[in-house]
Amino acid sequence: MGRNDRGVPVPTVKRLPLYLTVLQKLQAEQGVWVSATTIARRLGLTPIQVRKDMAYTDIVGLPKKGYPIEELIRQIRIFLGWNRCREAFLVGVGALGTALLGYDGFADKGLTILAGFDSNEEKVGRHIHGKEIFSVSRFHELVQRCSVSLGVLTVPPHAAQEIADIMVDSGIRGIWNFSSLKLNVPQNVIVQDEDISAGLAVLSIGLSQ
Amino acid sequence: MGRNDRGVPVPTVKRLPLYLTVLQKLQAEQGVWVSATTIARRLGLTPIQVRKDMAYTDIVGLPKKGYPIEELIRQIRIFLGWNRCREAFLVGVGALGTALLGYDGFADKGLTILAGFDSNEEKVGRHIHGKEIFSVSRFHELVQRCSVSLGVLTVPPHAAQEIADIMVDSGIRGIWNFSSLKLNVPQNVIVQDEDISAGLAVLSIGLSQ
DNA sequence: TAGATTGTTAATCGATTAACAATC
DNA sequence: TAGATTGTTAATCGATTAACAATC
Repeated sequence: MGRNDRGVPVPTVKRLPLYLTVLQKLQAEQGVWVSATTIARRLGLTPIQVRKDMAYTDIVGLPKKGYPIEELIRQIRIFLGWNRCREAFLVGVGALGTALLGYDGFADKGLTILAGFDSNEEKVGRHIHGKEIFSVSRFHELVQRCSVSLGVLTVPPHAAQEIADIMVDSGIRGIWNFSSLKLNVPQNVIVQDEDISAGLAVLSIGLSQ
Repeated sequence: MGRNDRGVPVPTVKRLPLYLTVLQKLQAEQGVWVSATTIARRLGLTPIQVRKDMAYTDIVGLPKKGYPIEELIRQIRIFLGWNRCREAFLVGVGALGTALLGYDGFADKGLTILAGFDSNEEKVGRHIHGKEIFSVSRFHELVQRCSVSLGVLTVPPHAAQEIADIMVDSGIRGIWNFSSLKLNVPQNVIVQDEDISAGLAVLSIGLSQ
């Protein structure tokens, strides 16, 4: 499993959102301090792993006390860049695209999907969850105008590469790819593949034992 | 990263669906045989890794020729249990639940979501993507009657544990958990967590370099 | 002070990659 | 036969876990 430029292992990065969820709940439930053991128990991890992960976010705990919850939440959010606002366009207003346009959990993670795009002209001009749907032909123009750097790709596999090319040509720097197709993009564009069939595979194998 | 009882590494299991996608396309494009190198190039993997993964599915290739595509597809599907039909109930007919009820990619993976459940009585009795929505209070009864073993959990985090308990009590053996809450379940119940905030974290870190 | 908890350094474990023999 | 490709065994790499010193 790869590492990114900050030298933080990808598995650690993927656990950080879990920590945030647990910490926010612990903050409401109890007090100011939390130990690695408590966090670990809630997530089914080992305390050692939690301490190792925390070390990456540059937060320091206090022997005997643990970590200051509020500070920890703040640090993790800064580390992930979730304290800043990032704007995105979504292409492909099908079932999944519609769900993502309406998902209210992104606000907390610094992500705002400004608008949707679709090649089906019947959808163009409509508003879904309060967000306007534009024609794909206007993607380039609107990316430039709004300085958007992130594209959410929720089109069917057969259209995915074509739309990815449009995203790249328009200056998009990161693509959140829900299309279950492996994309060809220049090295300077970051792609995060999201594919639930991987999860279904693990579940299928588990159930068939 | 853990291993399952068949001794196949989880990362390998997660790659199998990717191989299926590529193989189906290769089958349409060209011929009968495919080499590990060709598969690898399409997915950005190394040929060695592809061969290693293939070995787990008990398929054998032929030196000089490669693997027989059709046979490979068949074997992988059998290995994943996707050749058989598995039936599921979905609880939580919000934006994401609705999208999953309408997703037509599951048929190919042996999964059929028979019906939806919701605690909001206004949704009960309606049909979404041709599937009836029942009250959660009838979950237990219908699981028994239809011998369903898989539950898809798409409720908000605050309701997730409660619904998971209902699923477990009803005899569900596997939970596909989209709630972004860590669930407490007995050891004999398998949980597969699906959480896009992990992916967003990786993307966020990548973009902030 | 004693005890609990952090943080770091070393050991282990497992997946990936490399090397190479086998073979069509 | 020669060359290409598989499959296996060994080496490497990186994440997790263990051990333990530091310290409030």
